[in-house]
Amino acid sequence: MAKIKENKQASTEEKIKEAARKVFTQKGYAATRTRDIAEEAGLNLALLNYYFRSKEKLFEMIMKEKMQQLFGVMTHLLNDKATTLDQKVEQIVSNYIDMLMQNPDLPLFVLSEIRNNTGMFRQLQVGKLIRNSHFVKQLKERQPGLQPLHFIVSMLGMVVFPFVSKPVFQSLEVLSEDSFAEMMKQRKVLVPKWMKAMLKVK
Amino acid sequence: MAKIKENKQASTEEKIKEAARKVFTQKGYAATRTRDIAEEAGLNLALLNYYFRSKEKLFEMIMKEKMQQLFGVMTHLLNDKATTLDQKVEQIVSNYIDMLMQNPDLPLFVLSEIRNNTGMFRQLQVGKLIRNSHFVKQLKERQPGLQPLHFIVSMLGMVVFPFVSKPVFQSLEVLSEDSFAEMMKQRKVLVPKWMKAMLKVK
DNA sequence: GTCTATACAAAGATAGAC
DNA sequence: GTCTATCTTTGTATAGAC
Repeated sequence: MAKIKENKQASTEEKIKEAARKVFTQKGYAATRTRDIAEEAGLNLALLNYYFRSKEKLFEMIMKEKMQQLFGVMTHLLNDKATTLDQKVEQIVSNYIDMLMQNPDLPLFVLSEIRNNTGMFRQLQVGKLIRNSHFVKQLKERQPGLQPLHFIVSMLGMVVFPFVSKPVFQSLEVLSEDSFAEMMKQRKVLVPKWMKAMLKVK
Repeated sequence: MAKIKENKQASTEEKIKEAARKVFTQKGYAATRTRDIAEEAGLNLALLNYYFRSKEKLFEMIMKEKMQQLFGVMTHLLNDKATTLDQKVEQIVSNYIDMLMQNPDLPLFVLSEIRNNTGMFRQLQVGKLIRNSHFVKQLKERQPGLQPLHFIVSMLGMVVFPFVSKPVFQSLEVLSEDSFAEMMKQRKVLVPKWMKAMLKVK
């Protein structure tokens, strides 16, 4: 599915979007100035309002993209009838870590922005999708005593929390950039093993 | 250590600080307007600058308080020579959950603000404190093959991530306020068990 | 110490030339 | 489509009366 027009240099519109992605995810909506975005794009401030009506409209567009990115990783895996529970966990963990290594600011960005604007998620039907998923069904079979949400939150926490807390551990000087990458690589193997062990508890 | 003056109504200075705590932790520095704080305190805007020199100074004061609160929970427990590793985990998990139930916005607040201002943590000597702790020593003895940081990040993730991701799960309509409280109560018991099981893996 | 009114600065949006 | 210059709004800080 290649683009029809594939210019060497991105279009102005795309330059703005790319700059907006970077600045918004790094600093958050409120701390971002439209001037930052224009500068990052190497363009004039007026062009932002020419292509997108306002800061808010531009933000909403980026936000939708980012939420899609964050949930898209797992939604189709959840309903794969062909895989076992353990295989699903392996795939979700591995895919998430790969994606987040490419987008380390993504989780904190989405989590912070949702705080002030809870309505933003309503449109996505992810909630129903999770509740009715094959994954949740398999979970209930394996461990009837455990609330599926406990397991899901734990699994995602194992994967996402390192990215969210990275700045803290780095400034505490207990973690370098390299050792973080190494750690996340190890987690691809460790987390699924841990989750298996957890399901046997009690 | 009771205060000498304990007036029925808080002093103006304390009213401002209390309002600032609330608004800053809910919305973050950039999204907070000094007018919000004044209004929340039921006071005039000019008083903020009378008692604290600027928005930034007021923020720094609150931020120091909040970081103290976040780390204070565990620092003394880490070096308790009288407790076993398992007991330390139980205590840290339990204390953290209790404290965070009272301050649910705290983690996301600190994590977001640190992102833009990494230097803020340098002053705290928490890094060294962790590395040299009795807790880490016990961890290394129990499971020489496992990086202590893996364990610490996992443990904190199990406890903190639910608070950070709560707004998401709530807007996905898979979690109510009541069931969240119930879930965290269960986690006081579950997380230590899980951590024990994880230490046996591999 | 507390308030009202206002100055000043920063940031978003737009007009109009090219 | 892109730019410079400018208007407008919003938010922080201060002056000065009480």
